[in-house]
Amino acid sequence: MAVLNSNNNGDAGVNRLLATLPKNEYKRLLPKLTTVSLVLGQTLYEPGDVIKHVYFPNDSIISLISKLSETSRLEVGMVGNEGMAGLAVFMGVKSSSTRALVQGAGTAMRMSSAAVRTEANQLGSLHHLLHRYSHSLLAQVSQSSACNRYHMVNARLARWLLMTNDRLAAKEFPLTQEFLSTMLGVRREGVSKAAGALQAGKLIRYSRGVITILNRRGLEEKSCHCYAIIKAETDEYLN
Amino acid sequence: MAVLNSNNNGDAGVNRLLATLPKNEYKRLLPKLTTVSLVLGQTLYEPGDVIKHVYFPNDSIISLISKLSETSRLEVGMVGNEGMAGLAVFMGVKSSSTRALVQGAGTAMRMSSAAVRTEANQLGSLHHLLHRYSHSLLAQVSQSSACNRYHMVNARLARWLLMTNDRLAAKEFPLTQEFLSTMLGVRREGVSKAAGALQAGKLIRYSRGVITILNRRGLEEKSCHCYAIIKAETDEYLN
DNA sequence: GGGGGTATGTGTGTTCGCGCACAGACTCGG
DNA sequence: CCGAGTCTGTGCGCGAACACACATACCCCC
Repeated sequence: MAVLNSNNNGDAGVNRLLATLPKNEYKRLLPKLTTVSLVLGQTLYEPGDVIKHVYFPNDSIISLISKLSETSRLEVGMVGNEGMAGLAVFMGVKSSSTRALVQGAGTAMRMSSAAVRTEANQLGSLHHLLHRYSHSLLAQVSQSSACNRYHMVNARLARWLLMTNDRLAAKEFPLTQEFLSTMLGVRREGVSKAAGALQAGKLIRYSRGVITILNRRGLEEKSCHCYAIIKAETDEYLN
Repeated sequence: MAVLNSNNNGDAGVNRLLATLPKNEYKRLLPKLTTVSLVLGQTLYEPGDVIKHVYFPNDSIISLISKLSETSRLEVGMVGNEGMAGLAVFMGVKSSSTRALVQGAGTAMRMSSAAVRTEANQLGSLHHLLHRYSHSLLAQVSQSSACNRYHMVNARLARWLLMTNDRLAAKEFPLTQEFLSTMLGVRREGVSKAAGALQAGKLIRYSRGVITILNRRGLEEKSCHCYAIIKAETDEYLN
């Protein structure tokens, strides 16, 4: 499969959506963008909150999480340097229906919602790209929805690690099993078992909240095909 | 709960998205709209197909279906008179990532993709409404994603029947268990069991591909809270 | 009005993941 | 260096849904 190459996400550490903008438009936006550091576990907004800023991750990752109850949460989407968190604002809605949680520490470009609304009222490249990104995100959410329904925990864990690795551009990142259990929508014990299987195969190393990817290729084999599908959709929209 | 009223979806049989447009804009669109009949089981487009038309259902329902394999399919979204099928076109993408299947026969307003692209390049009410609808659909897909992961088949079946009832404005509709199994992402036998439970409670009647809702209130009680959440999001965006 | 196709009910054994409980194992600070 | 807190591995019983296999019931059409 074509996507089974090594981790290539273009200029690692630069938001690819912004980087795709034509120079003049990027320059127009620049004064409205601020670089911010996102720390692991930080909540950017909760469902119902008025969204004050949108975020274009550079090397950080933001998880979109749906909550059914205190114990039933599930990551429905992952936003990295290919996209933007806070799409609701672009779509003319004040608040999101999901929680935005920093799942990978790093930097992001931040823009005020007011600025987004101003920009969204101009039919420029940003508008066009955000439109296409919306479609890409919808496709991602749809695919993971079916994936979460049908595929085994092991395969989903592999997929998730690969997706994180793509966006974080690091082979090692902090990540407790408790946290992973929310992402995958399974119990912590289930993660322990699945992670143990991957570790036994020398694909990852796991040590008290720090996970290291040892063998990407191997992970791709254990992962379901959904990884390739989502990656293709994500990479394609920027063209 | 406020949503636990009887089935009210405004003017039943008229697409609410179009109906919300200001008169002058609606008039501008009218020449580009054709009324078409959609028959049960008809596929409007497959993943990868170039989308030729978008559809604004009146009293029909279009299911968005994600396919992982021949046997693993799942409805990820439902489009009725509150929305439009073929959002990808609006978002500047030629093809959808899901299959659009007619799940409830009826009529819809059809518009060519070219016309949508022309309209989408004008920042009018249609543009605004489609933006907001996109958000609503994303919310729906996100919510059902978590719902499908966590909630029991019985509750999900009840939710699905209510959502269908809302859009079809009929208490009786053709629907095989085989079909339902794709919608809910479970086996046919699982549907049989769940439907049996609802039938035993006099909430529905089931007879060889025809299902009748006997007690909406009762269904709402059996359904998970996701129904109310999705309905609220759907109804709200049109304001 | 009988037969074939379709739709539905049911049964058995299996598997995945859950809930709970608890035992290590590592970290970090005093 | 020790203890408290956190993180991870594991075992057991259970329940929901699975896969497969049939039995039945109904419709429609020739």
